[in-house]
Amino acid sequence: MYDSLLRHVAKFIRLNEEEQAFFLSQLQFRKLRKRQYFLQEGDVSKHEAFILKGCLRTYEVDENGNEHVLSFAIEDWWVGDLYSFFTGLPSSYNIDALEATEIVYLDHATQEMLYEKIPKFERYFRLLIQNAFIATQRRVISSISKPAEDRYLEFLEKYPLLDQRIPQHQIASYLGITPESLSRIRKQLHRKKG
Amino acid sequence: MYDSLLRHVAKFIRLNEEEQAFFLSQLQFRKLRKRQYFLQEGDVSKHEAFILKGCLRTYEVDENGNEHVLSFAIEDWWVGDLYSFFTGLPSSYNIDALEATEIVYLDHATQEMLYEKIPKFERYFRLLIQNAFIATQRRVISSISKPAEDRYLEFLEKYPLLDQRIPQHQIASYLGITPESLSRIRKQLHRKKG
DNA sequence: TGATTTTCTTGATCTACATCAAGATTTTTT
DNA sequence: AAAAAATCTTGATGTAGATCAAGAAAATCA
Repeated sequence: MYDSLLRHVAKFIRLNEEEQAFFLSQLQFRKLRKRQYFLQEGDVSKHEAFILKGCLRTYEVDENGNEHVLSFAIEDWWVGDLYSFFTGLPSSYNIDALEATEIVYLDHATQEMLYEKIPKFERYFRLLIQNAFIATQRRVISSISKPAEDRYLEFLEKYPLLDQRIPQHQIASYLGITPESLSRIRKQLHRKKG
Repeated sequence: MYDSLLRHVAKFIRLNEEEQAFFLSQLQFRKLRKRQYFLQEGDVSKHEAFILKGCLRTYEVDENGNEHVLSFAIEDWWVGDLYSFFTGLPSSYNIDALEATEIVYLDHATQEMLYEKIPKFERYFRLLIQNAFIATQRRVISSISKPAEDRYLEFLEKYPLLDQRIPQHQIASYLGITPESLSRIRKQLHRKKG
């Protein structure tokens, strides 16, 4: 059960059978249909989720009602609003499903208990956050130093195949440009390649 | 000795006298003069440093030779290139001193040994990285959704007083705009306030 | 203290991407 | 299978911020 999650964990820490079983026993399972919220702005983020199948997006709505996509999460990624999850304060993000999605998730108390009982999990989550932090820093550098076309190419590398899976205007939002601009950038790229 | 560091650690974890002493015994001290490198592109990042006094910047140089500032670090912040530090691969960043600076630092083996000997440190560093990650995500959202003036105001909040301490063109680089644009933005803001 | 380097400002012009508009295509719903 | 909704494309025009240029002010150095 949840093989993909166990394989993911095994990339970072080594668990014995018993620890694996215990970990799995703490997880809850859930299906989300397309467009369903996992977290809604103003609510406190109670869970961190691992995606078994599907795709979620984290986005913020600005004062003009425009959505800005912070990130996508697909199979084998964790999602959630860490800030709200740890502080218990309301989230400013929305997280919803771009496809029918299946997740397993943990609440905060369970995560703390895991750290207590199996300290290796503190390492597991530290490494995950560390990798996410490093990637996010790279994205900052790109956004302050590179034109939209380069950032789109980086998106294609970071999320292979996702380009085919989700609407282009979601990708435009992630890149910080308009759907019209992304459409023109793609036309350009096709012309170059053939 | 190094009171500011002990106070910083105490915000996240509780250490007894012995643990404190042991931790301090593992640190190395160093002064950097203005413009001196802490890390140079192509080298492997061997240390993570805590700033006792002064200011460092992390930046990348693009193919046209332009510098792009990823972050500033002042008193009570940790700096380093986590990616290079953990993978042992050469860094693509430069880190240098914008002022005469005093730091204490740890190498990778020492940090791992600390985690081993005093597991609370795994938590300490997880929480630091987590906070840095959350802040960096906010910066991504700003950079894809807000104009330069708003981003400058956010910089002023995030780094109070730093505006007075370092050259404006460094701040412009951090914001992803030219020094000329920042100069005009500041003129605008002065006009508004009086 | 004077000389040199670095930093900051202002003006003129340019450009990547935004905005507005409208039709075409694809997907979803009934 | 038709209707409705969502998505994508293309054109015309606007604008935030870039680039180029050059002088002023401030900091650093000899």
